[in-house]
Amino acid sequence: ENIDVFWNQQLFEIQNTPVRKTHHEFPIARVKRIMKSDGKVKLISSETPILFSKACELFIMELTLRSWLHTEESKRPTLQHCDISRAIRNDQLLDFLVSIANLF
Amino acid sequence: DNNTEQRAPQCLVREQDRYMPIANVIRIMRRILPPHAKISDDAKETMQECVSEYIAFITGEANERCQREQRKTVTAEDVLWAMGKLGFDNYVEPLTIYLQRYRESESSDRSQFV
Amino acid sequence: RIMLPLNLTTDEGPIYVNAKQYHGIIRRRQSRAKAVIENRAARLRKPYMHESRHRHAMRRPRGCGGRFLNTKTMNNGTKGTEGKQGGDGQLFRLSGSR
DNA sequence: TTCTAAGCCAATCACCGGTCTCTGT
DNA sequence: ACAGAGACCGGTGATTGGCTTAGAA
Repeated sequence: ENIDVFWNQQLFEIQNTPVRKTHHEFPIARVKRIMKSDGKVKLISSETPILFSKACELFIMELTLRSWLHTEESKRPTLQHCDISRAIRNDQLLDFLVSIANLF
Repeated sequence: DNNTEQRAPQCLVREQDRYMPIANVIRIMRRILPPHAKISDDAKETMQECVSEYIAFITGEANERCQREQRKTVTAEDVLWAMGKLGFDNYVEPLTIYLQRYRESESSDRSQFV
Repeated sequence: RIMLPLNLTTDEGPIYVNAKQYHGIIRRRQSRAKAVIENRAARLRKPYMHESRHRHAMRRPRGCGGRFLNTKTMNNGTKGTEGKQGGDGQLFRLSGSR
């Protein structure tokens, strides 16, 4: 399946990309603020938001890819909200998003 | 300058505190989409909200493990453990490698400073 | 699959979710409900976040296609007699770049 | 077919990361 | 002794809208 080759590709990229200079796609400070929005969270290790930043890259790419499959199925060139909703309903892994992406 | 930002008193929590920057989100989305692909504005906002929920969801599970073990600091291992428990099995191995490589590069940087 | 407790805020019927995520979903739902009650969380998005950046964008020079243009490459004619031609390299829309 | 909306451009300035001190474990 | 929170500061990339027309409807 497309998703399987995606994960093999990402694993390969992570293993082979030199991590010379620490460049992150997302601001670490904001990842930490979103984590802190849960009032029960007290202290956060410094490398935790860095790990989350990379995890967000993977998550966005996976959800975008799953959504794009439905975009193609509808023969559209524009990925829209309903494609993401279908992707969420399509896999149990994304059940935690049912509350926020309300559409059917 | 700071006063000019107080226009809409509807919400006390600002969008820039609840969501990741939308330009970064769009850049990552385009990374895996074909070059000719388009993205609607509400799809961009929806992806933005999904990422925030992804962080909060996993953080909550990781934090509960910390509370059970009487610890106050949420560590990278807590996050990886939470991902596995919540079913994000595909994320664990790549992110473990990533964390390992990150720690190696950081320790090498510190040993360089002598 | 486990059925979520019926939510009164949504008219949706029973929702079944992944057993691994069930408890976390419940916790998050409570946390979000509490945040909504405390912070009066925004239901609608603002058209823009920063007034200063909005004014900056409104005040910037634009090409005839509505795009922001490079101010360094733009300044050729010192007088305002003809601002359209000459320095403006974005007079027409290029095909295929919507 | 009608007509909504997504891409395109780059300059400011709010925010991010680095550094410091301070506090708790 | 160690590790993270919070305050401060300087550099910088995310934010931002009008027009065209692709494409959703």
